[in-house]
Amino acid sequence: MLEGKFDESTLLKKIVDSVKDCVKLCNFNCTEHGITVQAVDDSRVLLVSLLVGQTAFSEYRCDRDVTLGIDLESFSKIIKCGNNEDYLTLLAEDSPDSVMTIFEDKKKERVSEYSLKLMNIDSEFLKIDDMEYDTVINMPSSEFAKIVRDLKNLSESLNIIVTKDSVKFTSEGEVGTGSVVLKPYTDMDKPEESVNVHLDNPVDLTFGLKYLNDIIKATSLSSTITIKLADKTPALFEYKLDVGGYLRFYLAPKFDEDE
Amino acid sequence: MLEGKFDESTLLKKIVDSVKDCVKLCNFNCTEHGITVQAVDDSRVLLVSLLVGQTAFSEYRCDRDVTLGIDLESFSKIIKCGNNEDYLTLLAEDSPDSVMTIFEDKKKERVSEYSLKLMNIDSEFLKIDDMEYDTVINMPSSEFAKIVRDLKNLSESLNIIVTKDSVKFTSEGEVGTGSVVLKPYTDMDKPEESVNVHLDNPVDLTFGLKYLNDIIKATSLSSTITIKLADKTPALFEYKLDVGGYLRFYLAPKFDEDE
DNA sequence: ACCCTCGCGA
DNA sequence: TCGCGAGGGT
Repeated sequence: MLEGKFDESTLLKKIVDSVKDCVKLCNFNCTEHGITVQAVDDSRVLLVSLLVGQTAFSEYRCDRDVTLGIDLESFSKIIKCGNNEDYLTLLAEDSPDSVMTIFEDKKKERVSEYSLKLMNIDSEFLKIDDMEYDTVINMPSSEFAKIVRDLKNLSESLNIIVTKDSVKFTSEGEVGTGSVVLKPYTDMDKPEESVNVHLDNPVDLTFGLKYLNDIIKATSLSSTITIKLADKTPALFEYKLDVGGYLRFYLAPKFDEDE
Repeated sequence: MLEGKFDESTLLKKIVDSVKDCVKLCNFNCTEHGITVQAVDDSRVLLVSLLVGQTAFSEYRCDRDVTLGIDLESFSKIIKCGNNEDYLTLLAEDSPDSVMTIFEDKKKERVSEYSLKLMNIDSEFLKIDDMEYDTVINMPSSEFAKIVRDLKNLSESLNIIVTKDSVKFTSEGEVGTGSVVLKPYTDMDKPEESVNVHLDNPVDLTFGLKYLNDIIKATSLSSTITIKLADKTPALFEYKLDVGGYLRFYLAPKFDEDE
C-alpha cells in the first residue's frame, strides 16, 4: 500500500504542470524512499528525471514498490480540483489499477476524492551515470527563463558559451540577433539572485530552443537552476525541490552545425 | 555614428507601444537634436509625429544625420527583452544596415544586445505648419482615454462641442446615446488633474472613434493631453514627454455628416 | 488582440 | 486577505 500526503497540493501541481507539456504518459515509481519518474518527451529528445523524496511528504508510507502508469493530462486536471492549501494524499493498493487523490480542507470538514485509472506504460528505466562536467552554472531560474523566452523569438537555437568570467547566450536569426552576457555575481542579501560559474573547461554548445522552452516550465519549482555542461554530452538542467528531491532535464547539444 | 542612452528602458517601450498598433513601419530620423518620426497610420488617416529630444537621453551623440527604417513590431519585441530599469542604448553606424539595442542591468553584471535589421521605407517628410486653433483643451490624459473607451461602445463617431464654459463629448448610436460634459476646473494641489480650456471660437467637430482609440494608446506617456481644435482643420492631440519631446497625432474631423 | 496567471501593494 | 497591474501564453 502506498500512502503519500502533501501538506499543500501546490507542490504536486507545480511538478505535474512542469512536465505535462512535454511528456503525456509516465510511470511513477514509488519506493520507500519516495517517488521517481523517468520519461522522455514525445520527440524522444529530452529526458526528464524526477525525484520527490519522502521528506517532501508530511506523511509517507510505501510497503512495497509499486509503479503507477499515469496520464499526466488527466492527473493534472484532477490535481487542480483541490484548493492550493488543501492537504493532498495519494493512495494506491499494492497491485493497483487506479490511484486515488484525496483533498482535505485544513479547516473545514470538506474532503474530495478522485480516482484515476492507471495505464500500462512501457519504459525502460535508464540508469543515468553521474557525469563529470566541464562547467556548472548556478543562476536564478527566472532569469534563465527570461533569456530562453526572449531569444526564442529570434531563432530555433540557443548557443551557450562559457568562459572563465562570463556566460554568453546567443541566438541568431533572420530579423536580427540577440545575446545576453552574464558575469558571475554574488548577491549577499539574496543568494538566490547570484550567478555562480564553476568552470573546469570552457564550453561552446548549442541547444534547441524548443526543448529549453519545455524545460523552463519548471521555473516555479525552484528559485535557482543548475546547468551542467560538457562537450558532446547531454547537458543537465536541474531544479532542486526545497523539500527534498529534484526535477532534472537532460538535453543533448546540437552537433551538426559548423564543425 | 548614433549613440543614444536612456536611463530606463520603459520610456522607449512606452513610445513604441503607443505607436505600433497604428503604424507598422517607420523611419527614425536621428539628428544632433534627437530623434523624430513622422508616419501615417495604415489607413492614411492619422498622422503621427514624434520627437524625442536629446534631453530625453542620459547620453546622446549623433555625428551625422541618419535614418533608421524600423519594423515596429520586431522592435517592440526586442525592447521587451530588457528589464524596465535597465539602461537602454541605441547604436547605429553612419550608414547602418542594422540598429543595435543594448540593455545593461544597473546592479548586476548583465548585458544583452539585440541587433535589428533595418528596412528601406519611403516616406515623404511632411512639414507641418504651426496653426492657429479656435480652441485648446488641456486635460488629464487618463480622463480623455476613459471618455473615448466609454463612448466607443455606442457609435463610431465622437462629437466634441466646446463653448466658453464647457466641453461636451457625445456619441450617438443605435442602442443609445452617451455624453460627457466637462467644466473647466483648476486643481491647485494636483495641476495635472485640471481641465483647462482656452477658447477663441466655439467649435463643434466630429471624429472617428477608431482613430481616437489608437491615439489613447499613448496615455501612459503623459499625465495630460492637449487637444487643439479648429473648424475644418486636422485636430492636434499632443502628449508631452516630461523629459523633452512629444508624441502628436493629427486627425481630420469628419465633414460630410449632418451639414 | 484578448484572456489568464502570477506578483506586489494596500 | 483582496484588488490591481504587469507579464506571458493561446
